[in-house]
Amino acid sequence: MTERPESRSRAERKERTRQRLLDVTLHLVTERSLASISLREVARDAGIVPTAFYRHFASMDALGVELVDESMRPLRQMIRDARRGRVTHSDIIAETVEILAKQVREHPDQFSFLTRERFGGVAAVRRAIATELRLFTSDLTVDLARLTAGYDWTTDDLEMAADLMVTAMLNTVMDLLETDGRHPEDAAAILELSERQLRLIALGMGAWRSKP
Amino acid sequence: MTERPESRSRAERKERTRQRLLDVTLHLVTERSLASISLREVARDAGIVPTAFYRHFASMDALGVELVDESMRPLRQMIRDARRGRVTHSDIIAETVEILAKQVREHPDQFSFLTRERFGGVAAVRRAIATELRLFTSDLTVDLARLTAGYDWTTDDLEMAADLMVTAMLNTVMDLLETDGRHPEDAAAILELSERQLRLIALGMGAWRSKP
DNA sequence: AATTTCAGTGCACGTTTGTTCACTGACTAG
DNA sequence: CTAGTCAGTGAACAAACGTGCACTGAAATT
Repeated sequence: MTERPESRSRAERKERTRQRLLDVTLHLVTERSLASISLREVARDAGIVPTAFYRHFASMDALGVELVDESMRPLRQMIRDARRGRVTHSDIIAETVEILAKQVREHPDQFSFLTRERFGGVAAVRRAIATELRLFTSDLTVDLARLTAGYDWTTDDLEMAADLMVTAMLNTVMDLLETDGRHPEDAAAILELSERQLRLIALGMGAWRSKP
Repeated sequence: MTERPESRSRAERKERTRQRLLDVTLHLVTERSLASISLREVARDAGIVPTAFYRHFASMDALGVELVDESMRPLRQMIRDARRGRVTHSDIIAETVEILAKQVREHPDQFSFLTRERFGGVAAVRRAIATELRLFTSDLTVDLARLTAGYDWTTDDLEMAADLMVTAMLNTVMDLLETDGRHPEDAAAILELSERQLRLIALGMGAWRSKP
């Protein structure tokens, strides 16, 4: 067992290249859709020969599916952050939007990939994102159930509300990404809009009564 | 002026080919994103040689921008239908969702194009859709203003609510399109979900008070 | 020390791509 | 009747594409 800080084991070097392929693709997807990115282009940017690509993925589509997991991590982290933050309670919404903004600022490529490919060209990727997003919505549903304890909401109605919130927030994400970070005042306006929309939904929930 | 029922004038024949190019592209976009559709493919399906494409559009991107107008027509028609329909008033929401479902059923390709390319790869197309959608939202804002007369909502707040509704409805459209029309019972469930979400927003609006 | 494994190389192939250019011939205008 | 317009043609091109195959050489296994 050689514990050398430089150049490591073979398995590790492979993993490194694999990660480079994912990173490079994620970066390219920022400006063009996955379907229009070629295998050769990705290989070139990752510094390997085109045929070596196949040592890691069977096709670009397969890489895309892997990329979904990769990109969902910040979203999952987000919900964990939102829970961990001791409940300021009176302003969960402001806090949530803040966390969202932070995550988008820190992981623009991941969010760009998710929002762009959600309805994008590659069916397999689209389906993978839909599945992950469903899991995310169902996590949010659990949180909403905690907040509405005592108001006897049905799970179905909670899911409906959670879905609407996720939709609204993903829309916010796309709007944020389109400002390029070049106009920080625009970003502030978008976040303010998002906050009001979530607040509107919350108000609606206060007035809602689930059918028994 | 020869008024022949067959084969018409030159200008008309050109217009016909142009329309065929648009139609063919719209159909191809149903299964793959615009960025991955080639000029040659479109020309082939339209029954002309690749070079003749340039008699109508400077590039595929330019065609895409034109396609936005084409595809917004059903959406505009929708809002007109919603207005024309004498106000059943008590159930505007149910009526709206019904009209939406009808338009999606009748013009799946147009809606597919809009939702897919909204965040898709071609920047020019993305911007064109954003502009048209902003106009659509602003039309809806006017309608909301009429419905909330007396509740002194600010225009800004009305726009916020309209934006949320449009977002929710576009999400519904995408969900509808993903069922392929193969599972009509799924479509019904999606529409029911959409209706509940809009109702939730409406409830929120009832409880909302704009800051002066 | 000898052998196996396998990430990455290099070449080759057949396709498909966008775009150029000179052309043709049916329609239009004078 | 004549001349001009211009939508569509067809050949040609350089470039990029996905993928197959035999290979190399350092690391891992024996």
